[in-house]
Amino acid sequence: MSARRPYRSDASDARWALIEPVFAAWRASRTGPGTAARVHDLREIVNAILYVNRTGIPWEYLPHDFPPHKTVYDYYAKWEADGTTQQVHDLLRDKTRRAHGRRAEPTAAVIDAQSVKTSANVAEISEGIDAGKKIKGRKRHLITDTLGLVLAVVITAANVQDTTGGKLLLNDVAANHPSVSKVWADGGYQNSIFNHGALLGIDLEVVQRPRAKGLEPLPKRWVIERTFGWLMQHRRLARDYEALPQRSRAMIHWAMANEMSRELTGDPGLFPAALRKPPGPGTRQPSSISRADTVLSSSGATSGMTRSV
DNA sequence: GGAACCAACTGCCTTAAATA
DNA sequence: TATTTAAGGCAGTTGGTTCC
Repeated sequence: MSARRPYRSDASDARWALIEPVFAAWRASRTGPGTAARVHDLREIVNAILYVNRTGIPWEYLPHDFPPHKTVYDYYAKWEADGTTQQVHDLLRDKTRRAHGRRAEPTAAVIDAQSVKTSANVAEISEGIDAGKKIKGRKRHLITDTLGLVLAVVITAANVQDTTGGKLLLNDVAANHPSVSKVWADGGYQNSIFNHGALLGIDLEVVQRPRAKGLEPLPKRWVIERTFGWLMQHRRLARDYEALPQRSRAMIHWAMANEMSRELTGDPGLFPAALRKPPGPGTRQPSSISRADTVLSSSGATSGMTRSV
């Protein structure tokens, strides 16, 4: 650990110990003849990425006691491109599942999408307008396990239909999580995705809204709405500032890795005490999903968070 | 209303230093 | 000498703001 005063976003010793082997292996794979000595500790690079991810600051505004923002961004891009970020995320997801008495590989999942506004620096070719929400930006297509942990992410322009993004997600899940045979979705998905799922051996089921009046989480699907809530608590994800969609995806992986590592080490984070417990009165939840943005069983619910239903 | 300017992010290029 | 890392500079893009 560095001599600087710690930030709230820093990885504790216990959290760093969880992911350090991945970075040690990454470093080992790049040492050899002609390798120059590294100046910066990789843990400090990780801490800087977590700081940006959690606080939402521009790279250029990174505090001076971190490595230079150019260098941090260089690692951020490098780790995204070579799959290191995903490797860290997947490792922590497996550990979190096991810690909750699950097998590493899930058998059921939940699918949904969320539209977010983009920043000025995002090229028009990678953004669009969500016709339903009248939002110019990007859409995050997510598929999670039944704990709300992310299995796959696809980033598209906001004008891409949920069904189109959903098919890409199913392809990803079929390739990387072949044990998944059941996926719950909302009524917004078109028939073609159900046929696509059937071809991949995945049974898609629409979760019906209960008849009860008032605010009530939808069965099965509240877990993915809670995941969107966790993501929105990371300020870098409250709006999409990344020029490249794959960098946007990496930010989601870092946000989830941050929370999962906290969960595994008992460091207070956004995860509720009981991951499987649906949100209800008295349940501590991120503000972003405790408002009317939550999936509602009542009709006519609006969404300031522009969740896509 | 339109031009000029500014802010933010990222990619690309370059240079210097370190190492086997 | 070749390779890798660190880091600086600059250009491109987009949206916002200011000024005329």
